[in-house]
Amino acid sequence: MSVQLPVQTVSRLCLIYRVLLGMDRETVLSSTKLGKLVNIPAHTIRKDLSVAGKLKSSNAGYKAGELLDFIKGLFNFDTPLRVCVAGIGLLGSSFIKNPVQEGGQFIIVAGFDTNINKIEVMKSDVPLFPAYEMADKIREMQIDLGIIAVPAQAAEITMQRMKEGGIKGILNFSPAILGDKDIAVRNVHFAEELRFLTAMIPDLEKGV
Amino acid sequence: MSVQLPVQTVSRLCLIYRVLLGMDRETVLSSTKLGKLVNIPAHTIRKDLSVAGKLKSSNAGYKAGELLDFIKGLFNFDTPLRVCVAGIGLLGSSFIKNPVQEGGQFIIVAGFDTNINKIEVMKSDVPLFPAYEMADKIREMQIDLGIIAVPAQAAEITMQRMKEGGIKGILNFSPAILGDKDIAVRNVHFAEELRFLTAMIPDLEKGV
DNA sequence: GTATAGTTGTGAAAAAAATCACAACCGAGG
DNA sequence: CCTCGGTTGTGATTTTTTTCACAACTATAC
Repeated sequence: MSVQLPVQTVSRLCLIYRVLLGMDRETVLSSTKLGKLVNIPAHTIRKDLSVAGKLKSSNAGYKAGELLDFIKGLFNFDTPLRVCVAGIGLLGSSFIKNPVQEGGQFIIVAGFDTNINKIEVMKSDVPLFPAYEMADKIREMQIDLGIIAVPAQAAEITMQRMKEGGIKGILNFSPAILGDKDIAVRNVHFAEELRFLTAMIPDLEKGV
Repeated sequence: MSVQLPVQTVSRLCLIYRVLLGMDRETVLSSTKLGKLVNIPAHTIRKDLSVAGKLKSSNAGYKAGELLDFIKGLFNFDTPLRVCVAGIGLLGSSFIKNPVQEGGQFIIVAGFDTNINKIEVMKSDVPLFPAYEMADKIREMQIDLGIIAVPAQAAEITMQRMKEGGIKGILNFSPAILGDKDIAVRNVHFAEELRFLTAMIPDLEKGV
């Protein structure tokens, strides 16, 4: 943690963490085998682990469990985080209905929406609140992360409310592009993923 | 197109494209103003446009419409692409029900699912087919891109079927990690986005 | 015990990307 | 026509990231 890791390295370690989660702890993996699972060259994996300060282990492959624990410790993935969702539309409610498992790392503890009707009608295990209570509830419930799933025009104010409540990070699914110097923000946009994909295809002679 | 642009540049240009889409064509933007909209330093934007081979324009800002057309031409964003969705679950059906607009660049033309019942019951403007017809239909309908929204264990076979049908790119929302040397594949995983976000937050003293 | 096949960890080299710095340009105002 | 504030485009520089190459190590088999 203390040493600031390259962004790409962090991203790759997260990917590795994911495959390790769904794997028997006793499995032994060489950097080559692991590389094939995650589509990363073996030497890149070794380098990443090296700069991340990996413990001096045996020179005969990584045990899945140990590697998992190493990454877990590196990023404090063992302490569960409270997450809230702003915007109870199609996408937002999917997070509430199908909460991410991931070993209990993330716990959805609240939902918000400006539409009071929606809040009252929708049945959910997760408590739902009107949007104007957002900052208070976030502070009160000590929520760490926010998922924004509101329309573009409401994105900015939603972020402000979350910041006001003292949130630490935001995952933004709205079409608006958010950013902030104080907290970590990540924008995800489906159509843009498609577009990026398209742009990366080398010889696409577009039909239709 | 012909010159292979840096990946990051492509990604940034897509982001810029997105904000330009939702903007009056006549608006004039300096690199500084544009930079603020997308959270990218002004000199990076200028450099990106430079390496992308931007036309020699006036030295007094970019006109939104012209810049849009430039990027559009660069990546052939003007020719619409046919897209199919595999897996008609919560996420998959959301793509079918709320098709991405984006200036008609992407047209959802088919959905697939192994569950024949689901196909028959669900009402949709987009034709739905059983999964085993995937390769044939993709070829027949000249589908360019595929969205995978199936469970992890079905992801690999789905990709194979899509490849068999001659698809050019895949956006994978399943928890499996896909990759291929022949076609472009992009993996998107919500929990991992959250995890990455967490890992990037510098001083998160995790509570709970 | 010694060879063997396979593996890691990492300094050094190479490649890629971001940043800087500035000449050249534009348009408006007098 | 000249100046001034603001802007672009890009070569040069710096920083970051990836890739390479190999010494050192492990486990196993004979």
